[in-house]
Amino acid sequence: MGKLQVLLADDHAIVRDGLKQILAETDDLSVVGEAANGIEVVHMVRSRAWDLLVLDISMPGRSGLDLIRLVKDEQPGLPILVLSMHQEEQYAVRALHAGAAGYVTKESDCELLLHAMRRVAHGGVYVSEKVAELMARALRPIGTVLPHTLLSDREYQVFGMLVQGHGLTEIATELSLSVKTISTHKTRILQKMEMGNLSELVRYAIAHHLVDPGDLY
Amino acid sequence: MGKLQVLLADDHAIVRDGLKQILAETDDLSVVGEAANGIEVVHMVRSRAWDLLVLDISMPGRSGLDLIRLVKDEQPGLPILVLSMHQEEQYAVRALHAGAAGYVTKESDCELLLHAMRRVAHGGVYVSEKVAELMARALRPIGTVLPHTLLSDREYQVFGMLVQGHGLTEIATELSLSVKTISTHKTRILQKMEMGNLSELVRYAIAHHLVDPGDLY
DNA sequence: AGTACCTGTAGGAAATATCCTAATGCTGCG
DNA sequence: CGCAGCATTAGGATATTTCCTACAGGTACT
Repeated sequence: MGKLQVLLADDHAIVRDGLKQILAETDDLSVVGEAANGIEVVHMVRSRAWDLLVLDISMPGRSGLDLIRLVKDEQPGLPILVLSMHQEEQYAVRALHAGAAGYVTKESDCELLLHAMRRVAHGGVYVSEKVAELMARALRPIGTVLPHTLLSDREYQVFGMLVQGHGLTEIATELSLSVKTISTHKTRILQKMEMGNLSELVRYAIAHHLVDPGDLY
Repeated sequence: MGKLQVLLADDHAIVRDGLKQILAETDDLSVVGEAANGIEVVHMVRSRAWDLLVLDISMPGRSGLDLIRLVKDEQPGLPILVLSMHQEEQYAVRALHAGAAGYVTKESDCELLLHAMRRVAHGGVYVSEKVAELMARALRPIGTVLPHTLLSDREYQVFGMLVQGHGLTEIATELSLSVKTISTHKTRILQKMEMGNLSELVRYAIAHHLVDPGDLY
């Protein structure tokens, strides 16, 4: 009777099936609905009341983080536990910021998962120690200021050239500056944008239409 | 006890647990061993005889494709079913080429998975229609060859790591190779893809959904 | 059975980029 | 005014990456 009504959202049917089996063994949790993509999640969330949403943020379609925000927007009271295959805890912090109440990777064993589910379903929060540490460090409102607006003029200029594919030496020549200078700018850019490498910078630039994706076909 | 002895290799404990539950419900399949990484797979394969190896090729460490070859090298008779989370069917073709007897994505439902497992375990081959179609197309290149399909396995692997933002030294360490080797691969990748820098590579990868654009907000 | 090409692997030398540090000038604020 | 803080600029020492070259094993075509 008092079973918690769980909505399971994961694009991997096998993972869903497996989880259903696992939850079927418990006496307090029951999978009442499933969703294989973001659109279904939204539908299901609207269709009835749930005690818990277990969400795989690597689902196709819209960004998983957007989805969290969307769901939270509609049902602020619905607890969300993120189940991710990314070991990169980078996502954890972002997910929690976006409104999730817990974050578990698929590397975890199912004991841990069940523990996290119960906790989150009862209004609690679940984060692993590793993630907690990361949060403490990265506590910053993301949705408010877009990082690239923090760049100074020079930095923004260099940023643009970098994501376009120019090397430091090239940029230095172009701007009649020392390579060291450009390197310093690059370091500051990465720092301000909280990124670690050029690849992320390029992806960011594309996501924000700051660079022509090019006709690479 | 004619149950088929299955070795389950997947780095996600939750996925393994789920699959075990599912197989426990059948009367002809039983999970007798598990492996969470490539090294364990090799150990387990050597330790005893198996009827089937279910392998997640996105496992960390050695390339999944290499692992297939390695296992096939030791136990040519052991059927391998690849269970992948990559929707990119790029891997399917490569996996089958490397010696796998079947390829199932985690998007499949468990009926399909069981069917594939039985088939492969009994010496058969399983490919989904989608994969079959891709194979047909891959075998018969029609004028429009996407440049990244020209990459060798190793090159493709390095390509993936590069666009994900890993540096050469990092990749070299990860793969236990010389940095020079990785550098050579990178040079060849850029050459084959007719590109001049990492930025273009990243843009290409995003355009072709070969990399997670990431939730960079 | 030969040869030509591709793949995977590196070494040494050279180019490029980073790390740490710091000087200069500018701007805003008490 | 004076100082704190950011922007812009580099130097020296280091680290990383590239360039050019090479060699061995495989495949494929002749």
